[in-house]
Amino acid sequence: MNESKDEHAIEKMENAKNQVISAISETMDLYGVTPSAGNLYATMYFKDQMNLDEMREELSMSKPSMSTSVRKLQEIDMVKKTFQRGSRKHTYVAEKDFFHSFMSFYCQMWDREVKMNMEAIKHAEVELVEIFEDDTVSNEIRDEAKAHYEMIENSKVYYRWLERLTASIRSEEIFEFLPKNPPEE
Amino acid sequence: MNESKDEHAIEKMENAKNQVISAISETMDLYGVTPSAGNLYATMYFKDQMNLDEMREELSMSKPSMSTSVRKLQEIDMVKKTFQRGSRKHTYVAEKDFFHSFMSFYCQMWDREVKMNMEAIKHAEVELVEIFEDDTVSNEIRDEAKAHYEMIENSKVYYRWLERLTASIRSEEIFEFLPKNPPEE
DNA sequence: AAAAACATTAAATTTTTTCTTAACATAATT
DNA sequence: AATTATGTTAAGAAAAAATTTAATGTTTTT
Repeated sequence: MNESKDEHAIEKMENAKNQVISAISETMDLYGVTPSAGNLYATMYFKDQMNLDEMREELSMSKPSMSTSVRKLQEIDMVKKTFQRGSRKHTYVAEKDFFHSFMSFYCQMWDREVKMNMEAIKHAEVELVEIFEDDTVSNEIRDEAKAHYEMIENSKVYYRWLERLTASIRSEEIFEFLPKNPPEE
Repeated sequence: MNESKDEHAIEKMENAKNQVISAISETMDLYGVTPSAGNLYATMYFKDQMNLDEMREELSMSKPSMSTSVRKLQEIDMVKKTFQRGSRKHTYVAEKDFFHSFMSFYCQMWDREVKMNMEAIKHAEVELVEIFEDDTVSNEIRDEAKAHYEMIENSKVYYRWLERLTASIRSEEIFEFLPKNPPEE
């Protein structure tokens, strides 16, 4: 057959893939991963599965690097280990559904944000109340404590909202409001 | 008056503030800022305004550090410059409405993600179509090109959704679906 | 217009992070 | 059970990022 045509087509296809790989890779900083982990994910996106040696080969990096990158990607649910019988190498697949990645990444992060801040606010509020309810403390200090109390109390509105946002993403309720495929005009 | 009581109250208030400052600071990595910028924001959150020298003093860091941190925070709209007449020092205020910070940060980021990836996909698709519509190319290669085309074409569903999510946050439409204050049970 | 007050840029240093090589641990095959 | 293939941890090297000091630029005041 026409091998030279094929070679040309392969090169062109590589080029096309590389454009997408670069774009994914460059925007993966949003997900808090290193450029090399971003690059690895984007590379895996075009394969059905890869093992550590193939990754090392493809990105020309060391195996421990691949091992740590792939672990990081597993933590944010963007890569899954697949049990592949026959070979004793571990194989991994990239999550190809971006909705899934979006959900698991942001839910995880926002949960942490809510939990951490709500906890701190709860403790701080106890102390602030004690100050502004204490008659022996000067009015100036008491007013300041009161002002701080009100500010952090008010911020709870945001954290509670973020909590509900997370829940509606997890339950996929959000797609009722904002469907994956928008209705026709 | 009772100064010793006041001293104690001040210390207690500092302690309360510090808990909240630490929590904000620790979760600010989500916003892609360095720990010191996170710390600066959290500190400013409890003040109505600060100038560079006050920041330097408070965090015991150099002025150029404060200058770069504050610039980074301005970029993501979490700090605003205020024109303060009388003093020739520039003064800055922290955005205290977390909804506002959420909106401007994520909209900015998601816009970038959508734009970058949609652009790359558009270009890649042109090349992939050329391959799989070319009869002189072997079926194996053409099928692969077709498969890749379909995968990236399908990912556009996600990017368009993300675009609509961003728009509904900007327009505040999202609060119709998910009110800031939830309705009573 | 000169001097002073401030902010920013540049260069150099320190710290942190990432990456690699080498050693180790684990599990599978013979 | 010994050997081999594979993955991970540890330690050291390289690269990147953050921070500081020093220099420069810019604006305001006198």
